[in-house]
Amino acid sequence: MGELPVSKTVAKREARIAEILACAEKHFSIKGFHGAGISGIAADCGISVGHLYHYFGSKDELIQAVVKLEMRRQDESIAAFENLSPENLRIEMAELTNAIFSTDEEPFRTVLNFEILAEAQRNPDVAEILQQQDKQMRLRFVSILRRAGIDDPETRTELIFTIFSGLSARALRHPQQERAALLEVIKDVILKILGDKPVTSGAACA
Amino acid sequence: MGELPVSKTVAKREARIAEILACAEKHFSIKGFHGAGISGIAADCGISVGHLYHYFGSKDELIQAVVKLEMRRQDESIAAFENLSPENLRIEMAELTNAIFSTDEEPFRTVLNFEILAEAQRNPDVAEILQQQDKQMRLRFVSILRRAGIDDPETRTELIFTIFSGLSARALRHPQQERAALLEVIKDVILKILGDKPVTSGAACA
DNA sequence: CAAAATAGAATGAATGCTCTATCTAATGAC
DNA sequence: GTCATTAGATAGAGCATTCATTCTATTTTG
Repeated sequence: MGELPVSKTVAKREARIAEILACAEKHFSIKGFHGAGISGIAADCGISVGHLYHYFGSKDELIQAVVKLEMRRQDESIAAFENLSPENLRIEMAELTNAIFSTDEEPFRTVLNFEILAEAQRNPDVAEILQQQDKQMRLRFVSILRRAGIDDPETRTELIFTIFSGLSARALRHPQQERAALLEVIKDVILKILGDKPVTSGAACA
Repeated sequence: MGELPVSKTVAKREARIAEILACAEKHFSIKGFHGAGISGIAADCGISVGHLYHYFGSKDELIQAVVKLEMRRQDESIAAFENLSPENLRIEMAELTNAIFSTDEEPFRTVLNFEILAEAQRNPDVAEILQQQDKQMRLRFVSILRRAGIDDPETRTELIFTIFSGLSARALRHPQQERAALLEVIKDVILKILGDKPVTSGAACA
């Protein structure tokens, strides 16, 4: 049901590509983009080096594909907030804050994230992917806030993205942090940002 | 004046080490810890490979020394806030926010920062340095806030560190951002966090 | 003279990538 | 339906290069 009539070979090809990407992501996460080698990736997913090069023309191409995959995943985690009532939006955002700060499988906090940010500073192609995908995420989130009737959504989006980015860095730099207390404060901040009052200091406390 | 009577050779040795560290930092920033090679670093600072190994026993040692150097620099940029009057503290903090978000030579935003965060996830020695130095910075900043008579300094320190970390990530992901507007809002947030009111939402607007 | 500083060749492993060869499966002709 | 042709999938050896590291030899300096 709902299956498009893709030829068997095409389907197999796509499955293989997905498999390679998963292996590559794992290796890149563990050893870094430059630390991981093509031969290791190929070996780990049970194919030959030549075969891998049949699907990806260069290591750079593979890196970029993995970056795109990760960024798309982040975008999807934002898309999940579309079509929520303003009330549920606030609840779910608080939930996401929780997830980012406490679990290890959260898209915002993937191991690859800092690797990507570092790589973007020296690889223009990666920077382009990063920035273009961030733009899409921003536009998506802005329109979510706008639909929820929230004022000045651009600034609030930037504020929230800043805090989320910062949280994952803090989790690395201060892992023993007693999280429960800080979490409550951060959630408060997020909810306050999601309020429909202007974000400037005077007005927020008016 | 104030010079300790270090022997000439010791002084020369330290100068050489500093020179190597500067070259290594440059190469690591441009090509990453794993992308940069010992031979390139040695060549760039005009010494032989063997000579470099005379000062640093391994590449890992060199990496850790560079990480320590960068972290110490960040710590110093916080130490600069010690012994300020509460009034000046607020002013200088707003200034720092400005600097982090707009310039490229700001210690918090060094190219190496994300490289270090990525490396810390796979190299326990680097993680240890990162976390230990972060602890020192936290304690320093907490005591600064405490001396300024600010309530619950631990939470406020964590909040501010989170925002600063997030800002440098945002600068990479959204470089075309119109910064002036956001900057004003962020500065307001920082100043509000530095206020002596409790940080919880209800009380802050009481 | 002895100890530290320095150079640079040499080592062996690992790197990204290419090349050729085989094998499998889809397609077309009759 | 059956055989021939072709296109894609796959393997793995091989290439040149670079890597981190070590070794030995030479120069400089205290």
